[in-house]
Amino acid sequence: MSAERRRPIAKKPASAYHHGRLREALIAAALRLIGGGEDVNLREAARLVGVSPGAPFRHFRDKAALLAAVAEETMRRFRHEVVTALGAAPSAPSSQIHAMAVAYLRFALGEPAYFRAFAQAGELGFFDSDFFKKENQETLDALDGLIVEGQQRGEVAPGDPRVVHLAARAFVYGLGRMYVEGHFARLGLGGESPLAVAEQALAVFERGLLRSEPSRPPGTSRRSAKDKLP
Amino acid sequence: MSAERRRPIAKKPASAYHHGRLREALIAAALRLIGGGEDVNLREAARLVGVSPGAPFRHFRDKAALLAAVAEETMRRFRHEVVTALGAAPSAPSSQIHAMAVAYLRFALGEPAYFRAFAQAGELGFFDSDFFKKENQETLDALDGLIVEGQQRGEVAPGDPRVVHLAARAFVYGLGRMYVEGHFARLGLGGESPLAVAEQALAVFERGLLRSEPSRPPGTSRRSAKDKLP
DNA sequence: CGTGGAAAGTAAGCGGTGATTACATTGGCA
DNA sequence: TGCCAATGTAATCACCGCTTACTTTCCACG
Repeated sequence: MSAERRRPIAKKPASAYHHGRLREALIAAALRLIGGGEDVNLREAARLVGVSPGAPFRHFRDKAALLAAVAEETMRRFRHEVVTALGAAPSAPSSQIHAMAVAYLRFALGEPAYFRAFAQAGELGFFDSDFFKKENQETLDALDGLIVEGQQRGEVAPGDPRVVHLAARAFVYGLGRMYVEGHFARLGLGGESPLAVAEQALAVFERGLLRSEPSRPPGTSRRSAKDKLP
Repeated sequence: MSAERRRPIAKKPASAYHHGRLREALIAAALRLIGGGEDVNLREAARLVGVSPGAPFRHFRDKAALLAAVAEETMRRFRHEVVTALGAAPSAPSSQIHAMAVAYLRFALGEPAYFRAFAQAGELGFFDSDFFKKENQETLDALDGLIVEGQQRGEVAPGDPRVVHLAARAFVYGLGRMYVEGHFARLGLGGESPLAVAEQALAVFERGLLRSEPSRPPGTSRRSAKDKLP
């Protein structure tokens, strides 16, 4: 039996019976549902695609698998945005970290459906899946490297790099979640551009995280300013 | 007969038929379920209390109402901890804000069940309920006041107080969520005391948020031009 | 060709869950 | 004492995740 049936990816429904690209259609439908604020509903997704309630199980072992697939797609988009942003930013660690944070916020606030999908799949075991580890490890490793290099240059707050890493991710993650949960509006910040607000908040955080100007006079910094910078 | 048989909070089951304090028992059961990591299950909660599946609906209109009640209880505990911490801390705005953040983190990391309940109820409309607004407004107002006063004293980062408020809450919220979602362990920080790690991360954030030494000369902040807001 | 086998979808149904409704039991109070 | 409101039960519905058995379609291979 041929394990590799190698069926060309049909662009349209292959027939009235066989959908032809049900898997992708289900992912898209799930994403629409997530974007609508509701939690994903397998039967409803099937309904949106015009297929029977049992059909999704031909492509996904269970609901979690569909959510994981959505999260994979989300992850790919996220990584693409991060990589693009890093390539366009100056190479100094502080600039790279800033660009990474902005890319994260742009992603979370610009496409809440994706961010929600991300968070939602994370509440299941997705973060422990092989795909996630492989796909995300490079980004996280890059952040780790930037933190360490930034610390050596005096651009980044000192301390355990893992803790600095944790602090940075907690901040952008919390900001994204607060946005999708409606806290921006609750704080009276609904009228303004969410991304602009988030970047201002990021600036508040960065004033401690990033120290790109070593011209600060000695004695004004609580911690030993070994600031030697270009 | 029992003078305390009147409808308020009975200390024991009033009879085999009437539970007597079913409402409180259901809240406790829901909290236990949340603490166990699972999401709340009305029938299971009823089962734990030893009552029929329909009984909870005598006390809660729907599942969301039970979660809201759990969140109310959580909120009361949270406020108590915050108030206590504020009373024990120095009166300087930076110290008060720090104490508030530590109390938040102690609450989120010390009793994950409560924090999860809080976040879970927040994903429904609980944050827009009258109780929440009334109960939480004072805490939020206190934080706003501390931020403004701290800014006047030069202890707190400048900028729109609402944005500073947002940044502070996003940080501790993100940290709490990352903890209950297992990211501490994923970052290799599982072995250490979570609260100690969180406080170190908080220090990273505070180095920008809190400026106990306002003697920094003008012009050293690379974003000084953007700090103009109402 | 044309045919067999696998992929992909359908139909039917199970168990669990939130929610509603009608009924039963209890205890306080006029 | 007898009424009545509060409280709990029983039965039931609709929906959802998931499984199983069956049907339809497509494709590789002789």
